[in-house]
Amino acid sequence: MKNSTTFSIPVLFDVHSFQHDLITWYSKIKRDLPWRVNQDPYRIWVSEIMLQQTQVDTVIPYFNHFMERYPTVYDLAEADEQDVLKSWEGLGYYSRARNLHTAVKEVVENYGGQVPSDKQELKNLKGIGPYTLGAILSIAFDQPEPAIDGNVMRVMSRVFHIEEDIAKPKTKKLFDDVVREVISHEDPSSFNQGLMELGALICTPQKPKCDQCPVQEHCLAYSYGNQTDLPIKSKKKKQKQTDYFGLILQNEKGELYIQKRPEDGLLANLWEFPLVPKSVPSVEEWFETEYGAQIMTHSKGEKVRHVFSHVIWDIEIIFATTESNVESGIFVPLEKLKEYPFPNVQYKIMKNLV
DNA sequence: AAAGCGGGGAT
DNA sequence: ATCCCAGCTTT
Repeated sequence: MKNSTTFSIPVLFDVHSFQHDLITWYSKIKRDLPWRVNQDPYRIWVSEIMLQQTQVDTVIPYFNHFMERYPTVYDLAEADEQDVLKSWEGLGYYSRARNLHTAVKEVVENYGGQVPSDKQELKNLKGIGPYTLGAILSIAFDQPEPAIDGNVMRVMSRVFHIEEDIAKPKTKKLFDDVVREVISHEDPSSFNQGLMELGALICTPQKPKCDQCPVQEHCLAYSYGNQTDLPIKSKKKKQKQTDYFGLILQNEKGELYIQKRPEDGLLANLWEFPLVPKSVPSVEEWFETEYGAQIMTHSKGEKVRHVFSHVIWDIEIIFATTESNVESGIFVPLEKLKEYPFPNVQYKIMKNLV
């Protein structure tokens, strides 16, 4: 096994001073966040999953509610997936919740309910990738492992003037090498969290507050004056757009038809009002072909736009009634809708209900 | 290596 | 509008 490194820190870089300046700053200004009250690995774990691609202020209420409902791994392991998804409702990236649930059940079954502190065991748990692995090992178990996220890549690209494209998977290895060379072995938790806090509060994507930066004297990009040109990141392509009818279908009792989405793919295992591609010639005929039931459409509602990171849905509400049962889903009264987990796009559709 | 996977906040 | 956010899994 070859042990090649892709990066060496500059000879004149004072590692110890950098660590000290960063950690001292972090210990002084760190925010009082609910997952920072102790080192419970389960709490750290849940917080790190929720924080993936999600901002701190968004996560806080979800985290508090989640820990109240599932205080320990045993509580979460025993829960129904639909209840876990309900707790995640509106947070997005729902596979995070399903993978966390799977992994916690595994911890209860295979590790006696103790979150493993072993790198390999932890890495094998569903939903724990390179970042979350490092975050849990360093924050919960004080191990000097890198936790490379978007903040850390931005900060490090500026401090060391790295011009590699951070959108490329290959570049992750470079930043892993960088952090391994400079991470504090005395306090890896504060070091990693300090880097992220720095990226969130000072070393921001636009208009970084370099005049307030605790590591300004260590920053190569600042000395060159081109910190706002870093990091280099290639653009992603824009979303594909699709037109749908959002079908609000009632039976003779006035109950509403909803169905559970497939267990794979977008919004997996969440519930929905049927979405009918607008390309079909007739909604009634399409529904009879797909669902084997006759419906009667009678009016249209407002138009809804929902933007995902990779697709855009434009949905025009259409109201319909049926005298048949529809086997692929269920009819529920209005007041029971809230018992099911729906994605936000479906809440936009529900605004058309009286 | 690239694509799929949500939703919200900042500018 | 565009970018970004305490990324991971699948292909």
